[in-house]
Amino acid sequence: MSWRKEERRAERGYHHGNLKEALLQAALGLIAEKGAAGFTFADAARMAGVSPAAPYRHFRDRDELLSSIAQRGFEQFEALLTQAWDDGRPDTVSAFQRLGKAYLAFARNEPAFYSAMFESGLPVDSNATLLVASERAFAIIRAASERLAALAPPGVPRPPAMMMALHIWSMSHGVASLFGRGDAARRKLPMSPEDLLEAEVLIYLRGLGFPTDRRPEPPPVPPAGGASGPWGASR
Amino acid sequence: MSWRKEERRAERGYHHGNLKEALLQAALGLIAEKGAAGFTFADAARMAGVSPAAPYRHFRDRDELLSSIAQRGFEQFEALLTQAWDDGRPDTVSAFQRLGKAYLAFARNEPAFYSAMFESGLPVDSNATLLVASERAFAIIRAASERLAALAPPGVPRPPAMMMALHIWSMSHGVASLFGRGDAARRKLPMSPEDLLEAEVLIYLRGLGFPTDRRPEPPPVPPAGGASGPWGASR
DNA sequence: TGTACATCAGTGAACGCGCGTTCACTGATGTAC
DNA sequence: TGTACATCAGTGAACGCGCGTTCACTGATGTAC
Repeated sequence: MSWRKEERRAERGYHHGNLKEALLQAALGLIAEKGAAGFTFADAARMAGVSPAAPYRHFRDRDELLSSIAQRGFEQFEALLTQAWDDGRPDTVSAFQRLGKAYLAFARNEPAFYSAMFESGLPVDSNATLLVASERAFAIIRAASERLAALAPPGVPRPPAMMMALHIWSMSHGVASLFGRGDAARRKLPMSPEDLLEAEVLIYLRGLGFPTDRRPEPPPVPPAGGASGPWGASR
Repeated sequence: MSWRKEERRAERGYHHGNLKEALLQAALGLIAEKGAAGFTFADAARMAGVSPAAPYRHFRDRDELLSSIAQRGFEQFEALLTQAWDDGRPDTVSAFQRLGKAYLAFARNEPAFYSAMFESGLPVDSNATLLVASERAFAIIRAASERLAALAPPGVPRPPAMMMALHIWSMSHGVASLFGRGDAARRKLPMSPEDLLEAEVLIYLRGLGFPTDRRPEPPPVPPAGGASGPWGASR
């Protein structure tokens, strides 16, 4: 492939033109291949067809590149979740399920972003803008939970939306990181991660007293009358 | 600390006596400190006070050491879960909750093992005995789910135990890996990971139609009569 | 009980390697006049 | 429209470092007789 490098070099001339972007893409590829741990500043440079010193014009060090990726990942993640949620259309519960599917789809289709975001070991609060990006993504789940909580049937205590959101997030993340990645040597499952998560969320919602009748199924569970939530009084 | 090394060396003489064990312990310490990715064969040797060539008497390479750790981790994990489950005493639901707590306790108290087991990126099926150890640990959750499923109240369809087990596992793993680790820079929570997971599991179980009345609370939710489970027919 | 010898666990020096980082440099680009 | 100059992005050579791995070796231990 060295001709490739030459060709690139020839094509682009002395200046790369868009090295920052190229480095991000290269790193993304490398992370997807070898995991967030096994990617190297020098490797990224090599892949972008540029000398090992060049990246220093754009990133202070490896960590800054990595957290740029994580940040961009959170932004794309947020966009995807926003789109999936679609402001709760056509109905809150099914939009909620789409959210879960979108979560898994992201983990599956963008394993490199997902690693950088959740498994790279970089401290979330090292970088303020990274933290913000991460919070904005979570805010979508939070907002969806809020909307869903507000729909609690009469007689059912309204669950704290924050807690719901954390529950949904942990289910999604759990399924995604245990079963939802492309990498060959994964645990075998009797069903797809998507179905697994969908069932999990539906059972959970039913446990909160929500009717989960949009599924092609027999009569919905009648809301449990008057019992308070299992985490204590609602607020 | 070089006197320490000398002292050790003086104490033990030419032969270490228990180097294999010492290397495992050293690696465990290093992983806890810097994560599974940032631990080094040479580092482990140094920490055990031994030349960098010595570890090769006991492990083919870094990966073999790492997977030994993962294996041992799964064994301890299994032991802990078995103890927590305590064969379903005093009652199935509370034993089930203890299982969840034990899961989190393990992730919190043994972050190095947990990393090696779930985040080290070593293919689960690379090593047959590792795979077995991992499956034996999961089998505890599976067995507990089986027992719980068998207790489904009359009129409630019996949920597939395998699916239940996978759901519980994903919740536990999700909470543990998002919120349950010691490492300083973690996300802030309005409640403890333990409480978060406990509530999550309880709501889930209620969603399956189980009474969750062992909590200090008002009247239990009456089992939802006759509705089939949200994942379709029971089997 | 003592001696000879085989086996084993750890030594220490050496190697090649790739990484991160620095440095003075140079080619390209844009802008002021 | 052309020229001089400042700025900028990338070069390539060099460095020190620590890692993984190998090798012939040697000190310690155990065992046969």
